[in-house]
Amino acid sequence: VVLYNTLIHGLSSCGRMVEAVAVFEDMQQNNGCSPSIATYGALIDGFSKSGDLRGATETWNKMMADEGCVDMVNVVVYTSMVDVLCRHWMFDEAYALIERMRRSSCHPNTVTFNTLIGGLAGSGRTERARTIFEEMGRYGCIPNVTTYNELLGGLLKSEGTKEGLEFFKEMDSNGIVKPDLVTYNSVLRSVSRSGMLVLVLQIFGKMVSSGIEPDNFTFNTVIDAYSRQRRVGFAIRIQDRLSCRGYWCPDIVAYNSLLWGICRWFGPEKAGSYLEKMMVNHGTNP
RNA sequence: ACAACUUUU
Repeated sequence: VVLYNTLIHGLSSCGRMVEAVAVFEDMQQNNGCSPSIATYGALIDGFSKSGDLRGATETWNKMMADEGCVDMVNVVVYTSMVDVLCRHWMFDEAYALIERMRRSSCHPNTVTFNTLIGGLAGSGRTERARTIFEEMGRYGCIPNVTTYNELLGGLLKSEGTKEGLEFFKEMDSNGIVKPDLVTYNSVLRSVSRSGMLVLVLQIFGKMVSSGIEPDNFTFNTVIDAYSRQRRVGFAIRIQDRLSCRGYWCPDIVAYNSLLWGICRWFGPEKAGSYLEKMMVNHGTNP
């Protein structure tokens, strides 16, 4: 069963739901295996990630009709259902489901709330996200760094860099959660998109001195932000310096951003010759 | 270490 679950999870998480369902059928019909709660969990999550509300709901119903699993239904599966609903912006339904969890003695946890808050914040509903954020404590759920990162991301995207930076300062000084790599990456994204180069460097410095190692997301984020503006030349210089010193090996995402920028600001001709150079110099597969 | 949450093209 574990083997089947692993297989289903693998297919589900790259969107191959038709095959995942085929394996699900096969395990029962040809090998007499009974799905476990993790089997249903993997399937529901797969449907959720591919935006298939019906598929997720049907799987949920199958699970509820499965003698061996009804009583095993747990917070993980509920959270996946909350996730599907959020992806369809059915936030009232998601909230109702959390209420139902509480009543059915399957208590929501921090991840459950994070799923809802992430959905709200990611769709511009920052006010509502904050309300839930304040409410989760009453359910005995303590916000963690992910919760804060979700709110921060929402603020940066829908309320603007300034609002977001204020939240970041609060987060940094109140000592409840410590800003992490994702926190800094989000902030750097907004700040470099606003073109505030000095601030980018300051924040980057703060990040490094807090002992956080920048990763590909960090560099790609900044490179992309500057490629979108007229600053592609600048983006290329950053890339060159970092890779010459061996700090970073640019990946395919970075090259995509640079190419987009060169194409947009200097025309396809230039982009073509850059593409050739990049293949020779770095052995990257476009 | 069989399933759920946040950052880049």
